[in-house]
Amino acid sequence: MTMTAQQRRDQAKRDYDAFLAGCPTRELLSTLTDKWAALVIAALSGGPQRHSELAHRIAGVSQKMLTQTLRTLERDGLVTRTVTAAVPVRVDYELTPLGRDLVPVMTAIKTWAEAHMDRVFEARARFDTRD
Amino acid sequence: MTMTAQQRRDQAKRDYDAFLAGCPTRELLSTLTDKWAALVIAALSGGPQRHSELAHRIAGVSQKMLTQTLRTLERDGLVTRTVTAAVPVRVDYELTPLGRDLVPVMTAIKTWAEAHMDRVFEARARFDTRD
DNA sequence: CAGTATCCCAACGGATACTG
DNA sequence: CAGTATCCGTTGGGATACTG
Repeated sequence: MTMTAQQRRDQAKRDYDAFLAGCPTRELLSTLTDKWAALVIAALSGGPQRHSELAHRIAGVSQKMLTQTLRTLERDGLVTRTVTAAVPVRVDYELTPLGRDLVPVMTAIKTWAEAHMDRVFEARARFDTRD
Repeated sequence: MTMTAQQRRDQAKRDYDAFLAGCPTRELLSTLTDKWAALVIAALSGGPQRHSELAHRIAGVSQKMLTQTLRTLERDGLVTRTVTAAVPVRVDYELTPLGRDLVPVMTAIKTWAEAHMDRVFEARARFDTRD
C-alpha cells in the first residue's frame, strides 16, 4: 500500500506538531528560524555560489558562522557542497530541490522585514515614549 | 507629494537590504527568525490568547521566554497587550494588523518543517553515514 | 580559497523565588 | 494569573592563527 508524496506530507502534518516540546520539528524549526540560514538560502536562491561569494554577499557574517550554517543546511539536505580540485580549491554551494522548495518561505521573511521596517520603527517610537 | 502605502513599501524595498551588515532590517530579521516568535505568532493567528493559554499551547516555553518574546513583539507593533483589572489579573494578547500580515509568512515555516521532517531525517541519515 | 581549531566574551535561556 | 528579579549553566558567535 503506497502513498503519493502529497499524501505522505499530509500524513506528516498530522503526525508532527511544532507546538509540542518533544517533537523533532521543534528542533528543525530552530534551524530554519535562524538569521544566517535565512540569509544563506536567500543568497543561494539565484543559483550556485562559492564560499567566498557568499561571504561577500552576506556582509558581516564570520567565516565560522558561514561554514557552520552551510554544514547544517547540507546535513539537512537543503544544500549541496561541491568541491573542485584545484589550487586553490574551489567549493560551490547550491540549493537542493528540497532547499529550493524553501526559498519562497525564507525570502518572504527577509522581504517582509525590508518592506515593513518603517512601520516597526514607528511602533517602537510609540512604545518607548508611552508615558 | 504623497505616496500610497504600496509605493512606500516599494521604496523601502529599495532602501533596506538585510544583506548589509549595518541595515536595521538585519536586526529585525533576527527578531522574526526566532523560534519562540514564530510559535507565538502561529499560536495567536487563531485569535486573542491569554498569557496562560499561550504557555499551555506552546509546550516547553519558559515563562521568561514567553514574556520576553511577547514584549519584543509588542514593542515592534506586532502584538497588543490588554490588561483586564481583576483578581487575579487577566492579560490578553492579540495580533495587530501588522502582526496579522506576518501570519502567513511565519506559519509557512512551521508548516514546512512539519511537512518535510521526514525528508530532512533521510538527508541526515545519508550525511551521517557517508564514509 | 576553504576550512579547522582555539580562545573567550556576551547573550540565550532554564530554574527558582518573590510581588501585585 | 501575570510578571519581575536573580542565579547560573549552555550556547552563539567573533577574533586569531594555522593547514591543504
